[in-house]
Amino acid sequence: MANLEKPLSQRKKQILKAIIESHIANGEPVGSKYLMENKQIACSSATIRNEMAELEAMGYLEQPHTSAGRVPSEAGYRFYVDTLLEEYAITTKEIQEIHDMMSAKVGELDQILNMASKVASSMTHYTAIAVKPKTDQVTVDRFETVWIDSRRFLLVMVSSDEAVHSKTITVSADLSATDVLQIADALNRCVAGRTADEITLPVLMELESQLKNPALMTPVMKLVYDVMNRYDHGELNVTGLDRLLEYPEYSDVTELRQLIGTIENKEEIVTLVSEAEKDRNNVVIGSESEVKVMENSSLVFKPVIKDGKTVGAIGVIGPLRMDYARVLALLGTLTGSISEMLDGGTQPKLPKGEVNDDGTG
Amino acid sequence: MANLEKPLSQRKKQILKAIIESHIANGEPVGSKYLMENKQIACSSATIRNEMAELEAMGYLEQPHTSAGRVPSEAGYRFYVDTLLEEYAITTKEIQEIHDMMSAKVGELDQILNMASKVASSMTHYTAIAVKPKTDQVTVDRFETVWIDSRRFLLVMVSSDEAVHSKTITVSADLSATDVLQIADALNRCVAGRTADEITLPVLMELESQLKNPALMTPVMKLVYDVMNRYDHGELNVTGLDRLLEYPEYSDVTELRQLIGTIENKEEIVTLVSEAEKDRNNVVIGSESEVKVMENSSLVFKPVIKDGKTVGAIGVIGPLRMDYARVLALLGTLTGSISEMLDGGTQPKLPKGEVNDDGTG
DNA sequence: GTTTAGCACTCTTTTTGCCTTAGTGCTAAT
DNA sequence: ATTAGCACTAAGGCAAAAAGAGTGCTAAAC
Repeated sequence: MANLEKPLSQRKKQILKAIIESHIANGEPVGSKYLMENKQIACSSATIRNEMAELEAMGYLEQPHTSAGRVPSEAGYRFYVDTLLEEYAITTKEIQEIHDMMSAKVGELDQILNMASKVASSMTHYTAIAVKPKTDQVTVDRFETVWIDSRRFLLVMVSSDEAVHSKTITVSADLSATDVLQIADALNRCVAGRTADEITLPVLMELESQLKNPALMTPVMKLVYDVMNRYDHGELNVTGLDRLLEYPEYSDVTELRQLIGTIENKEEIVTLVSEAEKDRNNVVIGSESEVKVMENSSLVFKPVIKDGKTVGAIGVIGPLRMDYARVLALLGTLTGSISEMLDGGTQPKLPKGEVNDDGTG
Repeated sequence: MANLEKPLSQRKKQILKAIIESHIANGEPVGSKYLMENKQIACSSATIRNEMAELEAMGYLEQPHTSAGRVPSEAGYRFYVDTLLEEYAITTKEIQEIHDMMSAKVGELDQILNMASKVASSMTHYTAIAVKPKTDQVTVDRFETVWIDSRRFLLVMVSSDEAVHSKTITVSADLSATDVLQIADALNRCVAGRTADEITLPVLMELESQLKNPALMTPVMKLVYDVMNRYDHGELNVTGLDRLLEYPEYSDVTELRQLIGTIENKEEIVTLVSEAEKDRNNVVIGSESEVKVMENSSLVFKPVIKDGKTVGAIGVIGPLRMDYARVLALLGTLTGSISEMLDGGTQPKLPKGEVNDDGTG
């Protein structure tokens, strides 16, 4: 079990790499004879066996039972991803495919992300996810209101991260158009520019005194809090869940159930992705994550950056023997292509102007 | 196979009902002896066998193989649902449970529906869905604009179904606050009150002539079309997908894959539900639906009515041997409870006012 | 000292045959 | 019209046997 971080000989690396790649391709334990014959390793099967025994002692390989070939351990995959993996040379055809599918959807960020997840799933043959991460605390810098009818008005909030949020508020009291303007005034005076923490009781009392109709306090403030605190407490869109069933590792029903459960539940995965650093390749192998249920699965994802900020992520969930190289490459170009679409504020594709969703500026 | 619509004798009905209910409970083919012993049928197993043979000839039963018991056919389930089924007496405890879980979420329609789907799934032990049906074509009755910054403004649309939609529009040109007001003016003059079909080339030309900056035409009109045509082209939220795996009928991987695929794909199911009549109990048994892949599953759903209009639906997907009686009863009280919450426009729970999502006012 | 050939060993998987079981259909008696 | 009785059928379970795959180890070769 203990992996003492000894540097591996060149041949050990070669063998480990060959084993992992075979196993990724076939899903079956790989044996010494197979390696010798199919993987051009320049020594006999006996030598390979010796090397494998050592690799197993180091914790990189496992043996399902005495007379089976070897299977990579989590540590093995980790080592592979960190040091052995050769960059997958993405084909121009694949690039073309990505661009074709993506350019169809020049629209809201949500739509782009969901489309990207579709692309990711169909190109990698794994289940894909689009994540809108939890966002940090923001302030609302400007409030506007639009009168709708005597019972409803629209509250528009431009927040410090340049997002625009708007929500309809329904009240039981009668509202005039001027009432509604006055509400915006009061909010701009008392609340604008503050973080949630800075909205203390005195601030609220001041606000209440400025409102002609204090009955509005509750719904309005609820909304403001929502926007500032965790309006975006993350979203997760799943595509190609059925693809899990392509892999025999998910033929165990109870395990599959649990995994589908966690994916559907969203919370844990959103947290995991939200807490990731934005410039790394994020590869979570099995029990490396605290998400218990993912013990036999890997999650690979890549943030989508806009103007230097993480605005989303695209990821792929599959068995431990995921084709990391290809997935990483595809996610790379995919997120790159999205960032390109997003950056600069104006997209090159639409000549004149374009449309964004609420709150995604 | 041929079911000649002969009226069934009382005893045949009794036997058919007993078979179906046993099969729903156990999932196994049921035999004559079992029926006699456990279901209080006042005749010998031989007689039951004779009756079963006839019921099979009529198409209500099937036999997996020569020496197995009988299993209900789709026609059998249909007959059961239409004429045999006794109303399930929902317990006060269940009613309590529903109300408890639902009252936690007095909020937007979307949230209510999704919560309801959670409740439905957890109480029935089947996969549940919340559907927002496709809506008919609407007109936009009023436009408002809010200036955000030199490159963005918010377009607010109040549509004929009283929903409020708002979207940020980003443009490459510089915008002043007055530009933005002028856009609203132009839209109100040319487009307000028309259906999508009525927006013809002359109307568009008129609009363009009124816009100070014709570059805005494309994004603005795209948005307007979206709202009017199929902004709501239906939504489907799934809960408890993992519950499918509780039932042995889904242990066939390829079938399960297909079903999960269709559920995830949403389109077909949304259409199916959207086209349903609003006052019937909607029970789709296996291949009754045109959705190929649902051949071995049933879908039971019930619309959610607000002010006489269908605003959503809650449904349950499971194996053919679904506990129809209980599911129907639970969906009934569930949707009833939602309609109650929604009706009247203002919810009694919030004393002062409340918040609605965009477009669901 | 490393590599390799060879072989015994281990464990899994597949095959085979046999027996048991569940439930039927039919016939003849009630 | 009902029922008892019985022969018949197909599936499922079990155990022994056979086949297969791959290892670890030893002893020889480089």
